[in-house]
Amino acid sequence: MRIYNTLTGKKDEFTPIEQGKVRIYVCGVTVYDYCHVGHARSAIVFDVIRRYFKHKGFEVKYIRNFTDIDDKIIKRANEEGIPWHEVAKKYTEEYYQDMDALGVERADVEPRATEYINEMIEMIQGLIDKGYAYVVDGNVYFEVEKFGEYGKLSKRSKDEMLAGARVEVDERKKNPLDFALWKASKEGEPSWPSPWGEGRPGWHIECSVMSMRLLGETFDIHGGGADLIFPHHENEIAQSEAFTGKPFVRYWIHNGFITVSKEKMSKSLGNFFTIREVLKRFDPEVLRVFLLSTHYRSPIEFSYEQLLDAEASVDRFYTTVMRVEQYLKLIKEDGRDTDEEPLAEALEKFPERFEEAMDDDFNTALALGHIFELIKELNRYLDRRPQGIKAKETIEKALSLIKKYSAVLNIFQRTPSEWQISLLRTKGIKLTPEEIEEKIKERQQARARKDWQTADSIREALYEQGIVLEDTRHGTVWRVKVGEEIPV
RNA sequence: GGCGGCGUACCCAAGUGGCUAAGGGAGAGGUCUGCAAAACCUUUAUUCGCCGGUUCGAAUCCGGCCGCCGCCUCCA
Repeated sequence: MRIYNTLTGKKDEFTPIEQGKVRIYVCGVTVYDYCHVGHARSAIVFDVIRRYFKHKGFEVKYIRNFTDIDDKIIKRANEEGIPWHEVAKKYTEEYYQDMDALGVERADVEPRATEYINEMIEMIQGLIDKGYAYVVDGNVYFEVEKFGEYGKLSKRSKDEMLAGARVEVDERKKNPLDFALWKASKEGEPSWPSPWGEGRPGWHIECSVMSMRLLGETFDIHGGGADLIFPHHENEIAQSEAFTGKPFVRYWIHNGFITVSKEKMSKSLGNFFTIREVLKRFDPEVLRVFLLSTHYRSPIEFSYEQLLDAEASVDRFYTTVMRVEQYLKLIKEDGRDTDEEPLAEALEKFPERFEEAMDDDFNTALALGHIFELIKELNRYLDRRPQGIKAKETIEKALSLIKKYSAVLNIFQRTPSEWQISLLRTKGIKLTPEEIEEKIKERQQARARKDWQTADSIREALYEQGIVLEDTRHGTVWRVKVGEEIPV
């Protein structure tokens, strides 16, 4: 496996610290508001990375934290007039609701910053003792000048950063680049006792403490959004390596941004779409496929048009499954065997191709392409109306193989009817499956007496409401029209 | 200003030295169908922002230019 490592700036062959095991820490969210699509991307990307390691037989220990104390949470609490921990609790629950919907699995351990205050204080004290940190008025700062390798992750020198001159001015710091390990609290702010007075931890220290406590002083993979490279992850490296004297993390993985009109989706620009807002109009699987259709390090331009394309491609899968289900009902096991050569060959090559794609820095877009190639091959085979026990087995094998590998991406795991029922909801179609079936029966009777006019008008009426009928050899099936907005 | 990235068909997107430049969406024609739909077939980039160079050979490497974006401040 080759993984692009931000630290080395290239794809590195992955070798775990301990054979067969991989330890991963991913920066989660600060729970002060609803998550947007950018958060969804990060969560889904690392969810897939974790699933793929498991698929490869690794024993995975996966940690994702919650930042549940910070300035933004305090601000939010003041705005809403509720205690800060209520804010954290509320948005943690909302986070789970969104992530569960998106099929993002819970991490093995999900530590919260406030559960590790004592450990953070210990580490900060350690840094002071070792001469890497200093106290000013109840604040503790990390002294960047003391850590020679500062800048090795974000590839910049201390001088360049100072030349940037956009660093905040804080008189108390010895150097503008120094960052807070501990912040003295103001009157009325949440605080914890410490050797330096009442206060709260700085942001960066929590990830160092929790990751090292849970995974060891050196672990395999640390991930997060590309915007965390500097200063967050740079600072984590500085304080962690200064403290232990050992390398902190072997592989740094960062995902790219979601953009809207080419600009980064962000809270401050106000150009964000929340996950739940998107899920009102699209099935979660559509969002997942959309996000996995682009390599995780590339930017993705977000738009409803693109989601409609993704929706059509997901529909292509479930339509094929529906077709297979219909077909298998009537296949003759004792019929003469049909040559299954092209499909059998595709089935043979598929696992290897899929893994080759994923082994190359988790190329989900290519892996997804291979899945669709196999779907095409399966459809081709069905077009030839194969018969016989062998044909049946080949078809079943194709489907189970697609499902098995799609599970790594956690897509394509439902039944066609589950997908259709979900579409009824996201498209705002008022009809129930029962009502549609009723119409189909009615139309069947008209068709039986060759009353094409009546049959066609029923079909058109349903089409107007977003339902497409398909007359197959094995009966009539319905689907929700996808890929375009339903005119309301 | 410093550092980093991107520019592949109508849209999205994979491909980073050499088989026919994946795959999805959209369009056109065809097969199938009572008609449709789905599926399949054909078709839509002799060409990969532009200009040079290296090479037997480049979308892929090097140089320059143009355009876009990100980080340098909280940020997935």
